[in-house]
Amino acid sequence: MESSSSWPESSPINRIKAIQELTQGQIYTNRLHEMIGQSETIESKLELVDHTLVISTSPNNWDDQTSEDSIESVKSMIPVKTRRGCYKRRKSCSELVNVTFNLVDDGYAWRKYGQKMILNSKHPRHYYRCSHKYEQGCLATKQVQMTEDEPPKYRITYHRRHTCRDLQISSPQIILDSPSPRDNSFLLSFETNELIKRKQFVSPFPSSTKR
DNA sequence: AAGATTTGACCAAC
DNA sequence: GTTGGTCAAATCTT
Repeated sequence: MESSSSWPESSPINRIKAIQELTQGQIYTNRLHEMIGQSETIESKLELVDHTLVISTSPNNWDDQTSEDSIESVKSMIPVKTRRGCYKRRKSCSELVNVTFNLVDDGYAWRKYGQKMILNSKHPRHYYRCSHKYEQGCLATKQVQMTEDEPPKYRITYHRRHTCRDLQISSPQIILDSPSPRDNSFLLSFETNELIKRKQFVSPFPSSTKR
C-alpha cells in the first residue's frame, strides 16, 4: 500500500496523536474481530493516511458471492414486497470500518434511508444505500455514526461492495487502492486538512430543525 | 415536478 | 421485550 501520506515530520504532537489513534484503531480492529468471530480468516490493516484512520478488514468472503454465507445473506436481504421490513438480520457479514476526523465525499452517490438511536450511544447511526440500488442493483450500504471520542470522530462502516458503474470518478478525493484482486480491503484515502478546507464539507447530519 | 431526506412503523434476531 | 436494519409516506429541497 503505497500511500503518499503527507505526514508532517516536524510535528511530534501529531505523532503522539497518531500513536493514540493507532492504538485505538487496534482496539477497534480487535472488537471487529470479536464481532465477526472469524479472526482466523481476517487480515486486518491499520493505517494512518493523512488525518484519517483506516481500519480495513479482508474477510475471505467480502467479495466472494459464491460462499454459502454470502448467498444466504443476499437472499435474506431481498425484501418481500408485501411485508415491510421482512428480512434476516445480517449476523457476520463482512464489513469495512473507517474512522475519520472529517467527513468528505467518498466518491459514491449515497442516499440516506434511515437513522436510528443506538443503545449506549449518544449519537444516532445514519444509514445510507447506493443511489443506484434500483437502477443497477448495487447493494452497497454504509452506516455513519459519530463517536463519543474527544475530538469526535466519524465511524463509517461499509457493507457490500459497489457493483454500480457510476463511481463519480471526477472527484479526486477517492483513491481505491487495491493491490491485488484477492486483497478485498480497499483504502479510502482522503486529502489533507488544507485541501479539505477548500472542499465543501459533506455532513451526514443535516440540521435537525427541519420539522 | 423530481429527487432527496425525515421519521415512525415494521420485522427478524437476540 | 428489546434492539438494529429497512421500508415508505410525508415532507423538504432544488
